[in-house]
Amino acid sequence: MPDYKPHTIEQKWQERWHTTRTFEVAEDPAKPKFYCLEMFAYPSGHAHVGHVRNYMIGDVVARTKRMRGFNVLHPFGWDAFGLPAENAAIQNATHPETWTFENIAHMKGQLQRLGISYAWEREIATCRPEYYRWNQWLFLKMLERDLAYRKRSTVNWCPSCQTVLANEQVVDGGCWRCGTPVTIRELEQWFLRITHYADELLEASDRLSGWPDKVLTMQRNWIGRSEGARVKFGDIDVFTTRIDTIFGANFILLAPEHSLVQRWSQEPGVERLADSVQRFQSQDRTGRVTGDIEKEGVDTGRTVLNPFTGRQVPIWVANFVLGEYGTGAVMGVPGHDQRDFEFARKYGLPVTVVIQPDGGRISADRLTEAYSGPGTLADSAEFSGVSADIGLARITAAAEERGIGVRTVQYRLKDWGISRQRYWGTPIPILYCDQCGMVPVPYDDLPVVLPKTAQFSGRGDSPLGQIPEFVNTTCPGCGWPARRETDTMDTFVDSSWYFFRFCDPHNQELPFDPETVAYWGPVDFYSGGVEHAILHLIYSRFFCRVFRDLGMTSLDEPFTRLLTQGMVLKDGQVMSKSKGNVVDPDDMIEKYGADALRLYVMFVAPPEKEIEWTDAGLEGCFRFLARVWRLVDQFSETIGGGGIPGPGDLELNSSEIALRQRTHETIKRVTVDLDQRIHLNTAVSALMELVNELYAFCNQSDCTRIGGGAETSGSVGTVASAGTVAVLKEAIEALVLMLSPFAPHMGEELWEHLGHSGGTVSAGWPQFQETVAQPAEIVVPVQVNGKLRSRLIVAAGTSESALQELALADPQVAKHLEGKTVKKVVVVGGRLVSIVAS
RNA sequence: GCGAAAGUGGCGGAAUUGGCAGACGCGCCGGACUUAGGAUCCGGUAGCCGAAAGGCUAUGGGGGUUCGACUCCCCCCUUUCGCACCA
Repeated sequence: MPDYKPHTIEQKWQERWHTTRTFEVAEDPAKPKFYCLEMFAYPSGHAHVGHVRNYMIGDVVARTKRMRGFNVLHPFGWDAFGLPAENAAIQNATHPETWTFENIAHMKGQLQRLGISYAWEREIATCRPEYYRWNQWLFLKMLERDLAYRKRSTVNWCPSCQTVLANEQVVDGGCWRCGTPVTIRELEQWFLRITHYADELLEASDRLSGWPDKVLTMQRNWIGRSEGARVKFGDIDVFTTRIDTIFGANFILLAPEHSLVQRWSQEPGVERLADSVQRFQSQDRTGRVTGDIEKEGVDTGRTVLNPFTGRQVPIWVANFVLGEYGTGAVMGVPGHDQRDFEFARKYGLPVTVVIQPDGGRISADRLTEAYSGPGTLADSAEFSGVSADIGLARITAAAEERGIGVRTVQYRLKDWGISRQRYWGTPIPILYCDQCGMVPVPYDDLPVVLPKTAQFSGRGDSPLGQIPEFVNTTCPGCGWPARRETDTMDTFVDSSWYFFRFCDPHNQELPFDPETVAYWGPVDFYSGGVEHAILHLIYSRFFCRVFRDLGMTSLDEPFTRLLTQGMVLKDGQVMSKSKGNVVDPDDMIEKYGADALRLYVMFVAPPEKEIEWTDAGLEGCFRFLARVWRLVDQFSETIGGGGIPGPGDLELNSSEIALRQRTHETIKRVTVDLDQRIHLNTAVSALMELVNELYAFCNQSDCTRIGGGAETSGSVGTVASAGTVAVLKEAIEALVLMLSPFAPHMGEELWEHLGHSGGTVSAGWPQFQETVAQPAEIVVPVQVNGKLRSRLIVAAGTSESALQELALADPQVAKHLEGKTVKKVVVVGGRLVSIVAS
C-alpha cells in the first residue's frame, strides 16, 4: 500500500479540475443556485495563511453546496487598483501594472495549489479597462441622476499617502492604510450621494438577519440618524435634538469653520477673535473629533435673540463644535447639556434650569453637573408644566408655526468623497471646457484609459496632470480644446459592485446582463474581514440600490449571509511582513499538503474566531488524514466492488448495528454543522470520531488488522460477514464524501480508489435516516439533590415512569437515599432523572 | 465615558432548547509492535482525598432564580472589539 503522499494526488486533481473545467458554471434554471463569495483580494504580493483562511472557509461551503445539488457560482478576482502598487513603483522603478500582474500571478498560483474551487474563467482584475470602464459608466449614470456631484469642501488628507480620504477611511483620526494623522484640506472633489439612501440603508439593516449583529450595529452607528429640529436664532441656524430645553439656551456656540465666524474674524479690530479661531482650527484634528483636547471658546462680542425667551444671548466660538455636523452651530443649554455646563462654568455664563426632574427640584446655583434626564418643563412660558417629551413636540410645532424652525433628521453619514490625487485608479470620465464648462465624457468614448506612462513622484498632485497627451483633449460638445479631470476614483468604487460583474464578467455592452444577476443574485454566502464593516459593506449596499434604481436588478441587498472570519495570529500577533511572523501556505503545502493545511485551519477554531497558528496542530491533521488514508486503502478492494447489498437489507449483529447508527448520526451532525451553523470545527471533530469508531470496530470485530507493524499493515484480513462489509462500505463512503469539502484532493482520490468514476459531486452528499441515527440504548444520568449518583443504561424510548422506577431501584441511588424521604422526582424523558430528597 | 462580545484542563477548543462539563485535536504518560521509534496501533490524562470502590471541588469572582446553571438574572473583575464632544 502506498503511504499517503499528498503532493502527487494534489497535483493530479488540480490538473484534472482545470482541464475538465470542473468549477465553471452557467445559469441553469432547472437547478437551485448558490452564490458563494469571499471578498476578493488586494494583490499585495504573497498571501499568508491569514489571508487564505477566508478562501478555505468559502471553499468548504461551496464544495458542500455543490454536493448537495446546487448550481454553485464561486468566483474570484483582484481588487487591483490602489496605492501600494504606486508606492512600489516609486520605490522600485517598476510600473504599477507590472507589479500588480506579477503579484496576481503569484497569488493565483497559491490559491490553485490550495485547491480552492474557483470558476477561474470568470476572474476579474479591476485595473483592466474592461472592468473599470463600467466604473466610469456607472459614474456617468449617477451624474445624470444627481447621485454624483462636485463641490469644494474641506476634506481629509493623508500627508503620507498624499491623497484625500473618505470619512470612512479615517480610523481614530488616522489614515486607514498607514495610520498617519489626517489633516484637513480644502479641495474641489467628486462626491457620491450615499446620503440619499441613508434612511433606507438604516431601515433595511433590520432585515439583514444573516449578518452579524456587530456589523449591523457598526453600520447603524455610522449612519447616525438623529431626529431634531433646526431653529433660527436670528441669522444663525442651529440643529438641536432637545428643543424642549430652548428656554434654557443662554448662548450660541459656533464652530470655528462656521461661515459667519470666518467673515467676522476678517473684520478689523478683532485680533483676539481671529487669533483664537485660527488656533482652534489648527488644533489637532484627532483631538477635536475625539474630545481629548480642552474645551475652549472665545466671545465674538455679538449677541442674538433667543426667539422663545426674547432675550439677547451672546455668540461664542467653541473649539468642540464641529463644522461638518449639523449646521455647525448649536444652542448652549448649560442646565441640561454637560458640555454646555462646563463651558458656562468656565466662562461665567448664566445657567438656567428649565427641566425639573419628576419628584425633585434642582436649582441652577447648586448644580454640579447638567441634568439631562426626563422631567417637567419649568420657566418655559406657556410650555411650563408639561412633560419634556410633550414639550418637545409642542415647541417644535410652535417653531414651525412661527416660521423660525423646522423638524429635521440629521445624519452622521456624509456623502462619499471619491476623488483621489493618485495615478493607479479609474480615471473620472469628465472634461472641463472653457466654453461648455464641465462635460461628461460620452458613453461611446468609454473607457477613458489610464495612460501607461506617468511620473510617480508621490508629490500630492495628480500624476495624470503631468501627462499633456492625457489632459489635453477636445470638447465633444463644441470641439474646442478641453482638459480632462486628472483625479482618479477611490478604489472602493471598484469593490462596490464586483459581485455583480462576476455574474457576467465578459459582457462588453453593459456592466452585466440583468438576467444573469436575476439568476445568481444575491450572494448567498459572503465572507471576509470585519474591517470592512463600514467601508466596503456599506458602499456595496449603496451601489446595489443604485443599480436597482437604474432598473438593472430587483435586489435591495447584495449579500444575504455574511460571515466575518477571524484573523490568524502567530506568537500572539497578527501576521505581517514587517513583524516577520508570516506563515506562507506554500511552505505548509510543501511539508504537509494542501488538504492537511485546509483541514487544520478549519478544525482549530470556529471561522469567526481568531486562531493562534501552531505547526503541531497542523501535523496532527496530517496524521489524521494519513489515518483515514490507511483505513480506506485497506478496505478499498473489499468494499470497492459492485454487488454489495445495502446494510438496510441484511441481518446485522450488534456491533454492526452500532457502527451503522454512528455513521448515520455522524452524517446528521456534519450536515447540520456545515449547512446551518457553519461550525466547521465541530464538523471535522465529528468525522474524527467516526474514524476512531471505525478503527475500534475493526479491532474489535477482527475483520482486519489495521496497523500493527510493517509486514502486517499491507494485508487485508478476512471480513467476517456480508453485514460487516455492508456497514463498512456505508461508513467509509460517507466518511470520504463528507471529508472531501475539507480535503478535496484526498476526497476525490479515495473516492476513485473505492471504485467510483463520477467524482464526489455527482455522488452527492450522503443521506442519513433519522431512525437509524437514533441509538438503540441510551445512558440516562440520575441525580440525587442535584448531584450525579448513577447512570442507567436503558433502551431508547423507555417510558418516564419506568425510568423513575429504575432510578429509585438503582443501588447507587438507594445508598444516597438512605434515611431520607423522596420529595419529588423529575424525569426528563430520554435525558435525565432528578430526585429530590431530604 | 458609552455599547457589544468573550472569560471553560498544560494548550486550541466542545457542550442546538436550562439536563452526564471538558467531545475532538495538540501536548504529556504508559503499553504493544520493533534492531530502532520522533512511524503505527492500543490505553490513560481537570484538581484534591483514597489502595480501590467512591467522595469532594471545579466553567473569571460574588450573589440569585431552579429539582438542576458554562447556559438565565443582578453586582464586580479582566480581555477584545466598536463608538466616542454628533449638539
